[in-house]
Amino acid sequence: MASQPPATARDKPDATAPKPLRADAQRNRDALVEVAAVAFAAHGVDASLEEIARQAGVGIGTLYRHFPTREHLVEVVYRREVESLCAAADELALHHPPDMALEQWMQRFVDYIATKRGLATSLRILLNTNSTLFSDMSSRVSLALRQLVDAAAADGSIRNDVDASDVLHALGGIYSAPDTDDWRDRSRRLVSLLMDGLRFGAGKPAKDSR
Amino acid sequence: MASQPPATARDKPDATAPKPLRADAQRNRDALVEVAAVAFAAHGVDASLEEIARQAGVGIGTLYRHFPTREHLVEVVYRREVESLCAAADELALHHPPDMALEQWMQRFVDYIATKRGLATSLRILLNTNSTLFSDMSSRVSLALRQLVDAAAADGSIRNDVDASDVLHALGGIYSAPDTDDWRDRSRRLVSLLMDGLRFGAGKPAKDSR
DNA sequence: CACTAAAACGGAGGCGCCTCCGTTTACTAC
DNA sequence: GTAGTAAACGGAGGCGCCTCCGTTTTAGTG
Repeated sequence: MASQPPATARDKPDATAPKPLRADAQRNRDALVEVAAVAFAAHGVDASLEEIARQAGVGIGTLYRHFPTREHLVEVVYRREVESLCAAADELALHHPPDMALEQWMQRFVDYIATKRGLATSLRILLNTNSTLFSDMSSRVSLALRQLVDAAAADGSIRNDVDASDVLHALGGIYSAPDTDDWRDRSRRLVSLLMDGLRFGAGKPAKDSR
Repeated sequence: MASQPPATARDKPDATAPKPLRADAQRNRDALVEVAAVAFAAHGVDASLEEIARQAGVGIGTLYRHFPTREHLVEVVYRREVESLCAAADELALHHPPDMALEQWMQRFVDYIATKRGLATSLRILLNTNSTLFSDMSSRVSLALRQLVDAAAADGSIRNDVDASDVLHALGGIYSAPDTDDWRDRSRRLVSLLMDGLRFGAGKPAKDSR
């Protein structure tokens, strides 16, 4: 995780990015990712790249210079979204009691998966092809989840005999559930149920008295 | 819907094929598959469909009517090739002693895989997506192999304490071996070795005296 | 500032995909 | 044979992909 370049700490200190990148280039790149995120959500991973370039106000050539293949672009967008999902964990932890933070985050997780639902097969292919991507993302997610679970357990608002990985496993069922139209509702109920189970027998009863 | 065809029961009673297909249509379809097989072997599954249509002497529209997507065409070609590979088993069994038939068939299997090597990832995706295709094909192949193995075992030219599925499993290693440039030679040696193992301790010694 | 090299831009062009629909062809019934 | 009709044909057209290269912009340097 060391930041090698003098880097004013504004860049990701990732294994990638030995490139300061010129100002206009950075601007265009950001615009492309932004637009692509919307486009992929709306039209699936097959959204027209030319249309994305157009909406981002750049030429198609620029898009291809930044992202040599469609998959490159998809991957960057995907990483960014997972990142923001995980960042939301910190955010929620700051503004809510631990158990509520956990519950809301899981609901958000459901929403997130919901948008990715249609892309399931495409994403699966991408994740198969690029296995580091998969392990990166899943470890990132489980880290975020673990912090929420541990905090809630420490706080006594959920029981402390469950591991974060168990919770993740429970959520895993959501992803593989069949794609019925009441999928979202059922998933939300599943999360509520899970939280009830987690609160049951906790040191500290839920906010409700007694 | 339409008048049920009087069907002289000549067709496969499969879920597919309720279609007699007009003469010219059949001709064009065959031509397309023929040309496609060559094209896919030469340029991979991304071969130009327009080029295939052109070489088959039909319009691009005709190609798309017969095969709505590229995958349809690939699948048909793939099925046909596996079929012919398996048919070769019967052929070999008729003209060679059982152990030689088995050995030659396995060598042929290696050759076949070799041509599919470059397509590995594309094919893997296709087989993942279409799981019936996979099970159809692998059961077809293992049936052909089983007949050869059983015949050779019955004949006494190979030992009779091995199961066809063991042999298939051994061949499986070929498919997953890394793609070095001496791949083919190593695979052929592997088959020879395997045959030696199979002949060892057989009831009837190899043609060589003793 | 003025100048310059390097970096980035962007869109035209060539190709492939796929749809749509007017034309042609093979079968059937007289 | 002839006529009728559903099936099949085939290619033009519209769109997206991606490359290539002349033009523009940026970030240094004196």
